[in-house]
Amino acid sequence: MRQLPPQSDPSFGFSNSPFGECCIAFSNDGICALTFPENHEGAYLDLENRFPETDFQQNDKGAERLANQIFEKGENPTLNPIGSDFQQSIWKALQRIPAGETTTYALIAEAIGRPKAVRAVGTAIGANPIAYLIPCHRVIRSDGGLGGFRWGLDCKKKMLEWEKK
DNA sequence: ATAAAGGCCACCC
DNA sequence: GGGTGGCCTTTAT
Repeated sequence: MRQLPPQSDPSFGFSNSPFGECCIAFSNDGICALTFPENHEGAYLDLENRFPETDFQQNDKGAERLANQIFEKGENPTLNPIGSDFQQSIWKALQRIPAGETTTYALIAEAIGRPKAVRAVGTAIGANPIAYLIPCHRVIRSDGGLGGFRWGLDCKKKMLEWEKK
């Protein structure tokens, strides 16, 4: 099930964060992407790739305001992640992991009632469009390994450190 | 319609 | 430590 792309006033912008520069894409429907790209070029490509039909207007002020809300005040703005049903169910499960805790890919698979879909869970988590707010960094391997991270394992490590009481 | 590629896991050596 | 086979979804032929 493919949902509508962001329509009402789609915007994006760059801002600082505790984990390096981030790119936030948002519309009146909520945040549809939060990434930690290596450079601006990569961020554009990523957006274009995810939302080929959407024409985002640059708005760094808006992005900064959101980043401040998220990383300084610890608020949780409205999210609007686009993805299949399977992905949605997993991203929802991720949001139930409390800050400072971790779980495993296998446990998530179990939580959504698809204990055998572990591999697919990994792929779906990798497709998470909204880093940090959908806390894919809190998922590690069953054998204790860190697992992967779309924007580099260092970033994953930093986030986990940051959340440690 | 089919193939190939994944942020995995359990099991073996 | 490393390799293998099975599992399931998504994306690209």
